[in-house]
Amino acid sequence: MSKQATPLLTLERYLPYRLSILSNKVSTLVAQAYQNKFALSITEWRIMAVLGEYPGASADEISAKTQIEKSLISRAISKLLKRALIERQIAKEDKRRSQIQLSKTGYAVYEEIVPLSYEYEDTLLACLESEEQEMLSKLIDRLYAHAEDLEL
Amino acid sequence: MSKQATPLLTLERYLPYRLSILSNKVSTLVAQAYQNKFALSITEWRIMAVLGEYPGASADEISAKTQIEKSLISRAISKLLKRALIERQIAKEDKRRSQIQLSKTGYAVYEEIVPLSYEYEDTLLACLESEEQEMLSKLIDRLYAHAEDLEL
DNA sequence: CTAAATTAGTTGCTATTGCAACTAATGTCA
DNA sequence: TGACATTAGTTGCAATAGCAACTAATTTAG
Repeated sequence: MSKQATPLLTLERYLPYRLSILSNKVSTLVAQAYQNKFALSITEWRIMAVLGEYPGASADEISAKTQIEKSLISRAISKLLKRALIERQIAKEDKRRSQIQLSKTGYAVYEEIVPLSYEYEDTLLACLESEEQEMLSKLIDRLYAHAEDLEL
Repeated sequence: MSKQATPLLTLERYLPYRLSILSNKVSTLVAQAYQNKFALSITEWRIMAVLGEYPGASADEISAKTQIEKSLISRAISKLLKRALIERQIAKEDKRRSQIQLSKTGYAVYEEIVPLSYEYEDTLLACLESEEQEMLSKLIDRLYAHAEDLEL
């Protein structure tokens, strides 16, 4: 007569769960900061961040870089255009593709946010030694690469 | 004349961003698995997971344990009741509070999912050595504890 | 060269989220 | 005791997400 062990799952120790609540917490914190100070959503800010690095990027390129659905990108771009934080023209070589850059105002905002973002990152990571930060960074990269070609 | 460095933010190297896309990837993977095999959302499964550990928990307690908004909990509970995976009665000492347990069917499903969940976790973490897994776990805990009492 | 397939971007629709208002029950304190 | 505050849970509503259909432009193959 074998004793059947009761299967049990402790959510607090389950990694996918903990990863999700940590990420959620961090996102909410950062989102509130951007929202309060610049009236920008995370999506909007990420678009601007990509454009700071890659001026002239297309909506599709932005979608690829940010990993945000192209419909969300499209709507966020509309908002940013209305607020004149970005500018857009159609590419001459391919009239489907758009070329987007930060406007002058947009770039000014960008320049203001970038150092603040680094500050937030530092504040978040302040609880870890610098070797631990690097370790975390590497573990995240490896996990992500692994998760990408996975099916459950 | 000091040269002004151009501020730049590389999204791919920004921790809050990477954390969020990793978590998103993992959640999506796991969610699809539960959805395909048991027609359960992550929220629904988490509720059942809490009830497996704490039979008789109230909606509020479930909300606290899962960190899921109480309105979402309320709606998910309705669905689980309709599918008869859980049972609910009102507490005698406090008629506002409900006491919820897995039904017999619910418990059977629970027993089926728990080992599968551990399997998923193992699969996800297969790319890390066991010391690395522990390291990751500790780093996540510390980061979360730190983020909890933070304002940006 | 032209029909079919692909690609960029927009829009429509539905489901999910999350805040806030609300109801009912309980607790507090003068 | 009785007004006021608090708590558990539900529901309404507005914002967001994400899939899929659609238009227009371009590419590919026969």
